[in-house]
Amino acid sequence: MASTQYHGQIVHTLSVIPLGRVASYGQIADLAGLPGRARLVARVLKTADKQLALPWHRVLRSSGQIAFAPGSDEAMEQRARLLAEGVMVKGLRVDMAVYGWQPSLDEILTKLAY
DNA sequence: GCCATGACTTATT
DNA sequence: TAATAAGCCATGG
Repeated sequence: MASTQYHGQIVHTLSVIPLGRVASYGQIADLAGLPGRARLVARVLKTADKQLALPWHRVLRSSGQIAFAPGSDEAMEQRARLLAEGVMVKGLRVDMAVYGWQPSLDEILTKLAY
């Protein structure tokens, strides 16, 4: 079975990211109650079942840059998906100060509470 | 159980 | 802003 118990918490947190907003791996880990597990978030996204329809394209590095190699198919698709949601992407990076997701108190209490 | 790997982060230069 | 280094932690060989 799922050897990681954190898998579910991370998946849940990812599903709460609003359309048109982005978050960093570390931020997701924090919100999921797993500070310092940014790499675990990356692992979950990579291994997660596609049927979960996770908004993986809304997850970026702390710098706002896309985590995939420049020119890779994945990087280009992520860029396209973000643009489709109204997120301006400069090269491979997004302005976190503008598009970074800042969960409201209401969202934290109703969706992220554990 | 040790070692290398990775869709990462922070600090430093 | 970019390049380096060191820290971090679950996985797999």
